[in-house]
Amino acid sequence: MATGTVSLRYFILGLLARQTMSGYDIRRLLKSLSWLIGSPSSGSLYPILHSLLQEGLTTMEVIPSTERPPRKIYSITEAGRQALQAWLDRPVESNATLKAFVMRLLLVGSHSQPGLKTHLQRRRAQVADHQVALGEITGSLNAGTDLGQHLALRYGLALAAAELEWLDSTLESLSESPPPEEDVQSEGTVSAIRGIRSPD
Amino acid sequence: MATGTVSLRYFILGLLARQTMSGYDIRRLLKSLSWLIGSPSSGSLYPILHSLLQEGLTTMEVIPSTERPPRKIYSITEAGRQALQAWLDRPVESNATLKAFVMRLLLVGSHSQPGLKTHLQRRRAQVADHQVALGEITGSLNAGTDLGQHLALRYGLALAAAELEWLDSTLESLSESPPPEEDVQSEGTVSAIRGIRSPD
DNA sequence: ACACTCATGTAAGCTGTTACATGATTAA
DNA sequence: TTAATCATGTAACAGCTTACATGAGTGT
Repeated sequence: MATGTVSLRYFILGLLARQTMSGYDIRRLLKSLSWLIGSPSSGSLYPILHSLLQEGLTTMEVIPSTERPPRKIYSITEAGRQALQAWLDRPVESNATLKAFVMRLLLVGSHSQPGLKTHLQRRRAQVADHQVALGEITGSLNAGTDLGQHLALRYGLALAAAELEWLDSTLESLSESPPPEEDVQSEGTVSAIRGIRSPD
Repeated sequence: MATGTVSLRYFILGLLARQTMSGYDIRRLLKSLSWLIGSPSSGSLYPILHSLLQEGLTTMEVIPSTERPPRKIYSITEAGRQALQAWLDRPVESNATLKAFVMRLLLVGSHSQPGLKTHLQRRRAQVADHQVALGEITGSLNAGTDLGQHLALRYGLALAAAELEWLDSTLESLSESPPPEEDVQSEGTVSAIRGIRSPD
C-alpha cells in the first residue's frame, strides 16, 4: 500500500529522467550526497532497478566490455515519465524530513521550474511552523530543566533559522526570471500544529 | 547482529534513565521533537518496551485508575543503566545522521557532562569534513550543470555552516565551567573521506 | 600478497510502519 | 452522534541493511 515513504523507487526513476545511468553510477552519485540523503545499499538498489524495468518504466541496454564487468545502462520510458510526473504531482506530506525535501529538490530542480518554486515555498511554510512549535516548547520549559533537551531544542531552532534564511534568499534569486506566481500559505499555523491528528 | 542503527531501543532506555515514564508519555515527548528525530509508532514502541522489561533492563508498575485506562510506568534497573552506558561508550559511526546526533545529544546531555563535550566535538569534526567534501563537489561542477543538484549542494553547505556555528558557540558557552579537556581530532580529513570504505 | 575498484547480484534478517482492535471519557 | 484524548496492544507487511558471492584489473 506504500503510503508515505519517500520511495527510493521514484527517486531513482527521477534520476534516470535526468540522464541514463547504470546502477553503479547511481550509487556513486548518491554516495557523494550521502550526508544529505543517505545512499542505498546494493541490496535495495538493484532489485528496484529490476522492478522498474519489469514494469516497463525503464529500458536497459547491456554495454559489454573486455576486461571489465558489463554495464547495464537504464533509460526512462514514456510510461516512466508519466509515472514520475504523477508521483511528483501529489504533494509532500507535511511532516516531510530533510531527506525527503532534498530528494525532491534534486528532481524538481531538474525538471519543472514552476514546481521548484512551489516546493521551496511549501518547505518554507513547514519549517516556519516547526520553528514556532519548537519555540513554544522552549519557552514553556522552566529554566532548571534537562540540559540535553534544552540543547536539542536550541539546535533545532538554529537549524530552522538557517534553513529559512537559505530558502528566502534562494527564492529571491529565482525570482529574477519569475514563472507565474502561486500563493502557498502556511498550511496550518501554530494552533493547528499541536495535535490535530491522532496518528495511531 | 544489530550493527549500526540508532536503535530506538537504547534511546528509549535512555529516556527511562532520565525519569520513569509510560509508553504514552514517551510518545508525547517524542512527538514534540518529531521534526528532529521523528516519533515511533505504537507498533514499534510497545514491543520495545516489552522486550526491555523481559530482559530485566526495566521494571514496570501498573497504575490503575478508575475512568481511565491503567498506565504502565517503566523504570530503568541497574542492569539497564549498565547496558545503556555500554552503548553510549561505543562511539557514533562517522556517517551519523542528524537524527542520530540529536538522539544522543538528548541522552548524553542529561547524563555525562564530559561525554557531552566529546559528543559535540565529534559532531563538529564530522560536519566540517562533510562541508569540505560538499564544497569540493560544488567546485568541480561546471557552471551549466543541473539546477537541482546545484541547489541541493548549496543547501547542504548552508546547513553545515549553520551547524558549525551553533556547535562552536555552544561548546564555548559550555566551557564556562569546564570539565577536563580531551582532544578530539578531525577523524580523517578530506582525502580520507572519499572512498576509503567499500561499504558493500 | 593484499587490498581495493569496477560492477553486478541474491538471501536472510532487522526495524519500523500501517492498519486494526479495545474501551471508557470528554468536547463540538 | 461524531470525533477526539487517553492508553494499551497485535499482525501483516514494506523497506532497507548486512553479509555474502562472483571475477577480472589495478595499485602498493
